[in-house]
Amino acid sequence: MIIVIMGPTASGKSTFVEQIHRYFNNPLIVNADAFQIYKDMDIGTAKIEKNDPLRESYSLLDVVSPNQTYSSRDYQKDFRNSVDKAIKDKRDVIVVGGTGLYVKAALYDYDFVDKKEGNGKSFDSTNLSNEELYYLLQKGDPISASKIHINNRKRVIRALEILAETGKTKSSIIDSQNHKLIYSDVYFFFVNPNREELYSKINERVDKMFEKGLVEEVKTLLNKYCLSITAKQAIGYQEVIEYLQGNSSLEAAKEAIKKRTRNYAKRQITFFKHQFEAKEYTSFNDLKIEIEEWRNINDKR
RNA sequence: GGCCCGGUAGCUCAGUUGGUAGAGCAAAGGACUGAAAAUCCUUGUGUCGCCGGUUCGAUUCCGGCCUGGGCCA
Repeated sequence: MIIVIMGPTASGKSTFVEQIHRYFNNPLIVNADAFQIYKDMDIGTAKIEKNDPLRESYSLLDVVSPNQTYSSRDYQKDFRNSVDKAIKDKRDVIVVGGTGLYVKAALYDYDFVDKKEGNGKSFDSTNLSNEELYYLLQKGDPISASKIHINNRKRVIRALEILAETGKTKSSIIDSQNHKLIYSDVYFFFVNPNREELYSKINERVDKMFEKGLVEEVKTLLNKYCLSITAKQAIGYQEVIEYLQGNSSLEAAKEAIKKRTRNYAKRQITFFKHQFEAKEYTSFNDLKIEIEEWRNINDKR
């Protein structure tokens, strides 16, 4: 059985998992957070403490070094390796994390076609304007073009890359999928808390991160690594780097982190709400009660 | 007490040579298949500080008042 716990940052997912993991059979807890993947990024990603006994049950924490890039494709592979083994061992799986795309790519039949399968050509987008890129996409993959906004440069480029690397259109690759779960016995739960409460929790949590030594963590991180393009996007790290470089005050950095985290939480909520058929709860307490009832019923059988 | 500059959307500010206003940020909603803590889209009526005057019509001009800041006494 795979249960997936979804909710925006700072909604209390980790605490919740701590409370319910014992209702399951020696569960493997699988991290689904794109930034807890990185080593040495602990405070800013709100990773479970190193000395927490539950940490042993976790997988997909600290799998890459911050100077490496990581993507949904990598996550899909790592997730499936880890989960397939747990299933073989007859363990339950609890997936927790805020990165909706990672969860989707891992659980559904998303197909990331490898470069090698095509002609392996790469696509060079430098010096091309959004309009020029979009024009190319309209020629090469009109269906994808109709779904991607001209200003969404990243997406337009990716669709063009797929075309160049694989010789297939992004739309045809998506069409060839069933859009079904590749695992059975999967249960999705989504907690969508009161917005104001969530936002004040976020603000509190950011202050706590600084108390715990976020600035120190970033300093050692910078000494140790040259952050990869993916790792350096992390909320909290970017802003502290700005502060350390003297481009902003500590207070401004804090406020920027709070703001960006709130913006992020909102995007997470729309993703979870629309991309999964998950049962929605307003609090983890409600969900906990439901899971307790559900587990009792199963145990009696 | 005198002089000067402000008071416009939750915040920072544009603007209207008099015909009741608009950006950025915030906020809300949405998209999402190899950067996803990323990227992108949509949504702006607010006694234009208050009270009078001039005017067909004032947020815009005039007078007074309140209020923030600065300078001079």
